[in-house]
Amino acid sequence: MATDSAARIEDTGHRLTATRRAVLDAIAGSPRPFTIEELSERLPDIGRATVFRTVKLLHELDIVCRLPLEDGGVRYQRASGEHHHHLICGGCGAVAEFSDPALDAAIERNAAAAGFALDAHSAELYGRCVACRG
Amino acid sequence: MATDSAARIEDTGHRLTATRRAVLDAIAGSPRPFTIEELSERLPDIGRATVFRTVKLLHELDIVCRLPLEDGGVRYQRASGEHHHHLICGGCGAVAEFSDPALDAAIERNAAAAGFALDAHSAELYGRCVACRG
DNA sequence: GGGGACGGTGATACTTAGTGTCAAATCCGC
DNA sequence: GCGGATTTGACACTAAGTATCACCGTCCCC
Repeated sequence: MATDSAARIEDTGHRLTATRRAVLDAIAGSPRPFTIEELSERLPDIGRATVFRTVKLLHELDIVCRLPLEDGGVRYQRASGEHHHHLICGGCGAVAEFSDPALDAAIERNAAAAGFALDAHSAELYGRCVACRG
Repeated sequence: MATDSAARIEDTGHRLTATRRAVLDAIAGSPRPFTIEELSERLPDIGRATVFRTVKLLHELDIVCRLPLEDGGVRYQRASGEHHHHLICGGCGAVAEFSDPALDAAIERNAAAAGFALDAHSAELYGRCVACRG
């Protein structure tokens, strides 16, 4: 997976530097969605701006995905690569991914009905995961 | 509509002050989704913090809705009151609302399949409106 | 192997969106 | 009009992210 990501970086004409490798490793070692601040703390030798830039690059390459939280905050997570949506647990912060052609079809149908040329969409579901329901 | 909003504020136990009325009027006079900064400029006699607080209150009361933009920015808009989703034009910034029981059903089905107790969800569609397609 | 060119990095300052604090002003019921 | 609760404004602060700019490293060409 880190290997795939590394290849992805090089294939898209970017350099695979030691810094970027370190960021990839730190992300690979993150069991939970992380904030830039957390990632930056785990990489004390790498400048904060570089962490931001690198995550931005990884996001553009679909190597990580951005999770907008219900409270307006943002976390990041390794992306599966496939198009998907998120179920975000407000209790423990766990994130489950799912993809559903019916959901995407409904989205496309509504865009078409409004005459919109659809570029992108996002769908986030907020709730409590099995473990956090009481 | 501004009357409804005013009633809503009082009915929920908040005071309908001159300041809040001014904010409601400014929002009612906004043809397009606005940022807090824009709103604040139109209300030079009202403190910035108060504009933030008031919009936050209006958001909690579903009088305005929050529009997360594709670039990570945020705008606000008067809410129709009904549950709905947004089609956001990246060209002119126009926002169309729609609601679709099939879309909501697909969302609920996926949450149930993952064992999630759903609290809320968001779905934003980004593209080009009829006028901006070329 | 030497030297550019260019992409990447770090430090730092800045921006944008939003929150916390606290005293003063305002509002509403009485 | 009075008093207590709410609201407001000013201001300082935080958090997330961007801009700038000098420096570094690596690749490529000679």
